[in-house]
Amino acid sequence: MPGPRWRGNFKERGHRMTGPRDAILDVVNKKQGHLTADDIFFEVRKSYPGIGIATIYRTLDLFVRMGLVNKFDFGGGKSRYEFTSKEKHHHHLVCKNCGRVVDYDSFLDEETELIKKIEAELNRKHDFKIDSHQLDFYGLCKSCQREVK
Amino acid sequence: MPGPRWRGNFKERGHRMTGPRDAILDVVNKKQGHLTADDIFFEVRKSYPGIGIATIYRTLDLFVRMGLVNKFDFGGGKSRYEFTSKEKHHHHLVCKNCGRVVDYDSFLDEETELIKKIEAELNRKHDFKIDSHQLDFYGLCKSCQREVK
DNA sequence: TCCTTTATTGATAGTGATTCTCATTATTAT
DNA sequence: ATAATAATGAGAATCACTATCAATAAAGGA
Ligand SMILES: [Mn+2]
Ligand SMILES: [Mn+2]
Ligand SMILES: [Zn+2]
Ligand SMILES: [Zn+2]
Repeated sequence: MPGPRWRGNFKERGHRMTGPRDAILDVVNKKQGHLTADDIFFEVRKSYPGIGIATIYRTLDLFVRMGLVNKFDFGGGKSRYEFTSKEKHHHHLVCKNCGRVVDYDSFLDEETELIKKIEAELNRKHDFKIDSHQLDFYGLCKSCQREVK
Repeated sequence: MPGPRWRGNFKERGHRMTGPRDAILDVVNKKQGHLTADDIFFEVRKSYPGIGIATIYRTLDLFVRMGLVNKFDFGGGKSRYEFTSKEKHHHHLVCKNCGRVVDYDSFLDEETELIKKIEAELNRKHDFKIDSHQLDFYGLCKSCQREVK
């Protein structure tokens, strides 16, 4: 029997399923979160010691193109990767001091409705073909609120 | 009579108004858009030839802290700076292919209302003190829609 | 205006994340 | 198994941005 559907359709898309790709996919699947390339590098080395950092970047880029992983940039100079779960669409809350990232999914129905309207309007007015959006909130997390006066 | 209010209150905040700062402020004010540090560097050199790139970065950082300029990261590896106009709050539409950035301000009332609700909820639920948000749409601009099939 | 204090600047070296190059290796189809 | 070639790892190269530091120039007072 074939692997789970979420493992992607490599063959069908002309890609080979290799050891490094399998190991990286495992890591982003198990370690939920908003991982940096380095986080993933160090974790993958446990199960695939010889892997190189270039392979991490190349593979993450491939996964993003395949829709298996989402890439984010919350500032701070490092890209962050998150497994594209089958779960709820969500957005992010970023602490400007410590970089902590929290998922949230409040008011999704209202948001979805508004987003849909905006997308239609932007499509019409600016002739843009929109395929994604990102709504982030920035501020200070609980512990950073005291530290930073 | 003192300079326009938008030039900021340097003295009051303990900063000196200098030639480089004046030249940079002029550029970000006149050349509206979403400029990179390099865009600004090359433009400022016309009126202030001896300026160094480090001063561009330092000054933009100061302007951001003073609220005169907003700093964005739309991906692509370069920060983008936009003069904080007194005009409407707006968000961005980014072409994933050519990097073009378009301002939009549709459905602002509805958006503001929703954002306010979300902020209150996030504040309550996650104990975050939110001070800004960013809503970006990503897609393909008109001309890039054909190029990239 | 001249002087003193010290914030600011420019040149340049340094940093850190990401990408590129290329010889070697591993997959896939036959 | 073999051939064709996609993928990998090591390390060099990029590139945006930051840190360092001696020289310069605002600001305020005499
Ligand atoms: Mn998330
Ligand atoms: Mn804008
Ligand atoms: Zn924090
Ligand atoms: Zn475009």
